Amino acid sequence: MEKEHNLSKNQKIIFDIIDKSGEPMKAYSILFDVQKKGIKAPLQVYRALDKLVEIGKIHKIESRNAFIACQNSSCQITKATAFSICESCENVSEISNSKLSKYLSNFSDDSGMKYSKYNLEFFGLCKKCKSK
Amino acid sequence: MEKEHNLSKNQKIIFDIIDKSGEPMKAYSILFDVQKKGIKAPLQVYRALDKLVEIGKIHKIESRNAFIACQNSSCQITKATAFSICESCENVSEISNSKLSKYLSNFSDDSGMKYSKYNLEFFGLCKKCKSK
DNA sequence: CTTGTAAATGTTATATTATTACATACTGTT
DNA sequence: AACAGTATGTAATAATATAACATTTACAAG
Repeated sequence: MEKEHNLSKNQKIIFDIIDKSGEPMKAYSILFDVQKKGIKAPLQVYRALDKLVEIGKIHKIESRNAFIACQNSSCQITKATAFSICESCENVSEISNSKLSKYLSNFSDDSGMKYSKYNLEFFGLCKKCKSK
Repeated sequence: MEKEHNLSKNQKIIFDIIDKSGEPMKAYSILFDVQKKGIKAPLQVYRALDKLVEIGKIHKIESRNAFIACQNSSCQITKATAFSICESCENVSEISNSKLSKYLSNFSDDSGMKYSKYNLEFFGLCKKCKSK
């Protein structure tokens, strides 16, 4: 069984918007969209985003300062994220490739670091943009 | 032979500061440090940073909005970067592991994406912080 | 049911990170 | 000398994120 997270009001509103959009959203664009629902300040958005990231419902695309809903059904892998990003159309999708995640989760070297988390971003051209 | 990049005045000043520090530096902290050398405005810093990233002399640590000098002697791998980040002391170092870079450079999946670049950040605890 | 505590909210102000727009100067070629 | 490309200088502003403080809600323990 996976843990059920009961989202609070703001968290629900903000998750729904990101989830419906299906693409990475920036904090202030979210803010703009939720103002009609009474969320007026950046901090309200950032607090919800922080929590949603923490529980794995969304991920931050670091190179874009944007947030996308987790596309791995059960979102157990907050600690192991990989994305592919098209540098032309900016389409982003989450990579779920068990070999890749196994490889990276088991990665270790002689540095003495104890790794507990990783984030990987691949860049390139998507199918559509390649053929243009 | 690798290509020699002749850095301009500002690029040299800013690269030297980052290189000497040996750790990730933030843009505005660089700005503060170089003001005695006549670089007064954020844009002057960002322009040099952009160029230095482009030619691979420095890398951006995306999750930290900070810049670190390339630690791979010849800096041929602007397009394949991996870092280890200690979440306790914030020490960052560049990972140069040929198996890892081979594995990731050759990665492909059935999405139709043509990958040309990646950036990987590992998080955890370094040797020192582990034993505290 | 009330008391305590953690989590969530609301609000204002401010800090931090990054870019736009425009004018000028330098560098190396033809 | 003329040109093209790169770099610089300066001011203003945009975009992203957090600090500080007051209040409220959720919910478990007594």
